[in-house]
Amino acid sequence: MQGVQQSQTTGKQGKYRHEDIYRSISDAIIEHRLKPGARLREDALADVFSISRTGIRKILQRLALEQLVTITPHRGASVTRPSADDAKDIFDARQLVECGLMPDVARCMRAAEAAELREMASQERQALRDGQQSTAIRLSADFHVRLAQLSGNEVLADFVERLCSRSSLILAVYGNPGHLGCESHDHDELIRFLEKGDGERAKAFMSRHLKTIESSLSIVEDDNSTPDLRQVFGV
Amino acid sequence: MQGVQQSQTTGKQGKYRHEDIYRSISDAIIEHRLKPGARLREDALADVFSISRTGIRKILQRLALEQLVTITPHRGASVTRPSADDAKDIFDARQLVECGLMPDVARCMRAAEAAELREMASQERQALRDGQQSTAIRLSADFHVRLAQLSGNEVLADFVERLCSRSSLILAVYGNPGHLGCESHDHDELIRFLEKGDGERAKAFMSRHLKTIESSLSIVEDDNSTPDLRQVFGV
DNA sequence: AATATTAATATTGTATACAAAATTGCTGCT
DNA sequence: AGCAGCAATTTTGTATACAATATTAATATT
Repeated sequence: MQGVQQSQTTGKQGKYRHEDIYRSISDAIIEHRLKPGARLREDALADVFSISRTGIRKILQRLALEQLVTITPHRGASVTRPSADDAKDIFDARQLVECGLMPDVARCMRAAEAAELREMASQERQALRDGQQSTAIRLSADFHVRLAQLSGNEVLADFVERLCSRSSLILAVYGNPGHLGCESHDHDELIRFLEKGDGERAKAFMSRHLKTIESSLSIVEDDNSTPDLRQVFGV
Repeated sequence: MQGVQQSQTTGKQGKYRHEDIYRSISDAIIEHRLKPGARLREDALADVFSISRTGIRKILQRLALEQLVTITPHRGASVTRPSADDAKDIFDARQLVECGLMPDVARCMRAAEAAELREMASQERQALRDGQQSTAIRLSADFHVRLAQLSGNEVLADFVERLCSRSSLILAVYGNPGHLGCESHDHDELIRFLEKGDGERAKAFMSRHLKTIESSLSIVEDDNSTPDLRQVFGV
């Protein structure tokens, strides 16, 4: 809702509109304001953002390529519901990449960057205190992404961004209420290791951190759209 | 050309057409039949594939998101010319991911998979012997992708696929003629390590393998479109 | 003769209109 | 009353038409 207002009131005509709308939808999904399974009708979206369906389709295509939404032919778009396998693969990927990046980050880390990260961690804690769960979830993802960016490798940073977005979906489906992904406490401790340039310890810490998040999930291979019924009733 | 014929003659109407066309263009880029910098006019492509511009645009969007083509506003699409920084980041990413995957691959490897990989390596050698450079380039990329798939992690396998596609572009820009990316000889030796289940040795070998490819490039930050002139003449 | 301004052309960006497909609700038949 | 077939509605898929913008060429002026 906020995003909508923003892009309508600011008189951005043309070039940046699409990017704004993309962010609005993307944020809504990452912040769990749009939950997995939610349908995203083209007409409705076009209406809300006062844009034609052509533009919305382009944006949905992009979101689909990033696996945040799923497009079923003749059925339309909906927020992706990650499978248990997806969850495992994504967290394994994060283990490999985010941990592997820690030594580089520790090497590139300067005082300014450490301060920036601390500020982010602080905002995250604040959001949690204020009960703004949605915001906290996104800030937590932002922290991990910013960390990856500090490695200096844009390609891997982009990949981590995608993984974090999808992790947010996983949390929405398999997460336990009240128990968010990251303990912001953890983030502060991680910054200390990085600041000291201790890449190896940061790596180990990140590994535990991710394992903690993953093991906090209750991954029960529950609902698939249709083949469900056959299994549920013993037919 | 072949791809075009294929999708025109087979009476695939509707759903699979787009995927076919996507592959045709994608292959043409990866195989260097479309070189970096080549313009991809929407009208021309729509004409060639006898489809409307709408469909072509969708495909170009996708290719742009995968960084195989670059879309400049009001200027259109062209095959991406990776920068030297891109090249570095991509090969660093491959080091991290592909090497990190080797232990998993070694663990999952069965006789059937080893045979399949050997067959691919053999085809690659054959293509090289026959002077079919384009085919060899793609087969080499295919080998690396298949390897990643054997790890069982789809997410990372997809990422490796993207990295390999972009690596092909890098080879087109910075590669020395006659000196292709992978020595197919290398691939066979790698399979042996994997077959023995020696993940660590495979990892080390892959690392050397990728380093060899990267160091075979002549990365000279040559041509940027416009700011060139100022630097060339000592103004 | 050189440059600046303007017009023409080519190409992309956007919206709308039409066609195809699938789901949903209704009606009639058993 | 229940099921099957059919029609109507909803929603996506595709193409075409129009508008905006950038590039190129030509002309006029200094």
